[in-house]
Amino acid sequence: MPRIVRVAVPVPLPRLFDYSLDPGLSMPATGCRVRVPFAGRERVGVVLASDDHSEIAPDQLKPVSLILDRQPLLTEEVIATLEWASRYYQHAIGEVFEAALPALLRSSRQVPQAGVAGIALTVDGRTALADPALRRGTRICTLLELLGDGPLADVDLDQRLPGWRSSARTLRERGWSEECRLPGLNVRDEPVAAPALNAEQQAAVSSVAERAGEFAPFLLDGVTGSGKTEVYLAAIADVIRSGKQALVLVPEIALTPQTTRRFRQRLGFDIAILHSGLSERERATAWLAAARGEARVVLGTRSAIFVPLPNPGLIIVDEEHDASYKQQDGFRYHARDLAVLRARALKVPLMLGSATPSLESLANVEAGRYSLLRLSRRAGVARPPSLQIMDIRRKRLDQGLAISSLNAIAECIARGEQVLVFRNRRGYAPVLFCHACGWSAQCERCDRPLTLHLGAARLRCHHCAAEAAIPKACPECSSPALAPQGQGTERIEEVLRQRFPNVSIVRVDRDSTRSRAGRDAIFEDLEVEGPRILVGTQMLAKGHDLPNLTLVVVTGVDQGLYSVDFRAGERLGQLIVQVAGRAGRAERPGAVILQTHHPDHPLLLALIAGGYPALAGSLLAERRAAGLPPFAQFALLRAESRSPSDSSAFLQEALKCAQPLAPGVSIHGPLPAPMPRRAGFQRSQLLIESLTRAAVQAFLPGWIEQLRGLKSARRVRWSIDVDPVEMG
DNA sequence: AGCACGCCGACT
DNA sequence: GTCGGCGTGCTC
Repeated sequence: MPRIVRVAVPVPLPRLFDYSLDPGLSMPATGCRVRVPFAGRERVGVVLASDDHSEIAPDQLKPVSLILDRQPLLTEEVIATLEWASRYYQHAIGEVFEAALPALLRSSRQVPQAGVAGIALTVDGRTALADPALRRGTRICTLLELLGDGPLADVDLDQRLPGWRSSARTLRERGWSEECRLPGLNVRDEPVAAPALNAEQQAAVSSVAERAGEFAPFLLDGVTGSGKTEVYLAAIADVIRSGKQALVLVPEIALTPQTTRRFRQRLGFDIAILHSGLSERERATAWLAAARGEARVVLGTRSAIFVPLPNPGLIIVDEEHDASYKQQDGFRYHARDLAVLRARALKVPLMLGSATPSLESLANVEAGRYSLLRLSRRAGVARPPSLQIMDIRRKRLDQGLAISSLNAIAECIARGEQVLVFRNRRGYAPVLFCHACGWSAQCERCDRPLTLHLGAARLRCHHCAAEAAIPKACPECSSPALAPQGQGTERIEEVLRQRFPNVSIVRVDRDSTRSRAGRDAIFEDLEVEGPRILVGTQMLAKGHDLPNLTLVVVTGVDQGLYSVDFRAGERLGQLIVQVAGRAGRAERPGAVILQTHHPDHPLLLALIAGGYPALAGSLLAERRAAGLPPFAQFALLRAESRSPSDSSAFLQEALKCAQPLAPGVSIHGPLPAPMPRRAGFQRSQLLIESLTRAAVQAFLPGWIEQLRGLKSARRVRWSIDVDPVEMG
């Protein structure tokens, strides 16, 4: 009887591949990895099924080269989630499984051992420790005493007793200690007691605890500074006490050493951290610790949503509105949406937390699908910052800063407090312009202005890797009258240094934090509480506690007010509220100044009058009236090619294939992408729109199958984006 | 996506 | 004569 396994092989093809199993090999279970020959080379795939016969002719079948796991690496539930995601996001099954595994486990290298390396006392060691003749106070004795309380991880000893390794060698030679593996995953930080929760926080924690063991989605809507993290920590502590695991997702930029330290201090030892800064081995170790059930808490970014949880208790998605949960290339999944799916399958509560919830989640609350938990009070005595529109029409500006803003900054500094000047654009100036002929420096491959970076003395494209020297004279007319137009953070920093020569000024953007040393220095510096001015981009919008910050000046508001992307308003509102949330976190009240040429814009008025809830309410009503998500389902067929005719020919053909249209589905386009040229590629797209998820889902598979067969598809790079977050 | 197989131009 | 261009088609 032939023995067949069906394998998800990491190739961009929408099917599984059958392999035979040589006699003598035992049948690998579903969820085990195997090494298989594929198109002339060896690949690592995951077994998804076994059978005693195959559609493929026996002489076409190749045998599995190697079975890599005795036990399944993935649980049934993760496998089902990935199969669902492959169908829903229309992405090749093998690549979906590849995305779910840490890089080390995508290769056939050996899986790291469980736990971490550590040392433990032997019986002889214990005897020696109890021996009154032991000389106290020596390094050897100190180590012996430390280990007397129980085995310790090497990484833990590195912290507690620097230089312990030579003493450890002596202990081992005397037979007093031995190497061991410990379930611990991290250095334990000095534990910190939990602060008392206020009534709202307590109510939120209890609501979640009451629903333990069942699917119960919650939206935790908590203003900045209201202590959402304390609610998470208390809810997680409950879960740990009941012996279960919690999965916590945070946006990329929020997973800082401060965040992980806080979790470790409060929750103790068994926390698996998963983020891009780790080495492959560290990631695989943390992933396996979670998958084996050793880790009680998994704290990670987007891809951590795929970690198997053998003993699940709770899933949390912090800053659930954050766009970084949507993968923007390849397998374009949304981690927040998959969190809902997994929580349902695992029968656990789900907490989606944000100070500025996505309109999708608010609509789910409105529809009664999610329960709302509200934290309306800031912790301690902190009060919400006051928002104030500064009309800068016909006002004198000093490099983009209104005189009255500068005065407000001066007053704030005089009081010994801190100021944040927010500008969502790094570099010195977004345009370099010739006053004589009107020329400006453009990226040849993106048709966008190059940003002037004075510090690096380069012109840089923020959309591709292009860089150029700064010309001394205009390349068109040779005039030397080249002038920077507009302000980036670098330029605002310069203006502020001239105006406030004696004040400490720190700039925080991707440029100033590029090197690890620079980043660490800056973030450490942020903790200093003396008077100072911070200049920065989005990077400053979340995370860091800045207790002495009392004034935020937001410049560049207008760019977000009139945009082609229907989500721009939602995003701008979230950004303003998040930045404003940095101000006045301690006992001093905060003020926020919004510089704008459109003081009567409805978005700003709604924000001033009723804060984010009012804005979100009116945006949601607009979306409903206009039939936009979350009240409609979108998908994009994106295409890019070197020549503009190739992508439009493909999209035209794709449009033809879709006729006659399935009921309930409509298609618009081909439309140029919001950025029609990027890195030398022409980009355009079709927008697929439907009132129901079911209608798009029924339409897409057959259509995509046809697209694969199109001749014109060969000449373009194309992809499908289901539930797109960026319309470009 | 890779990789092989295949059918036409400038080279030792 | 052949090395190699990348169009076309397949991958269990």
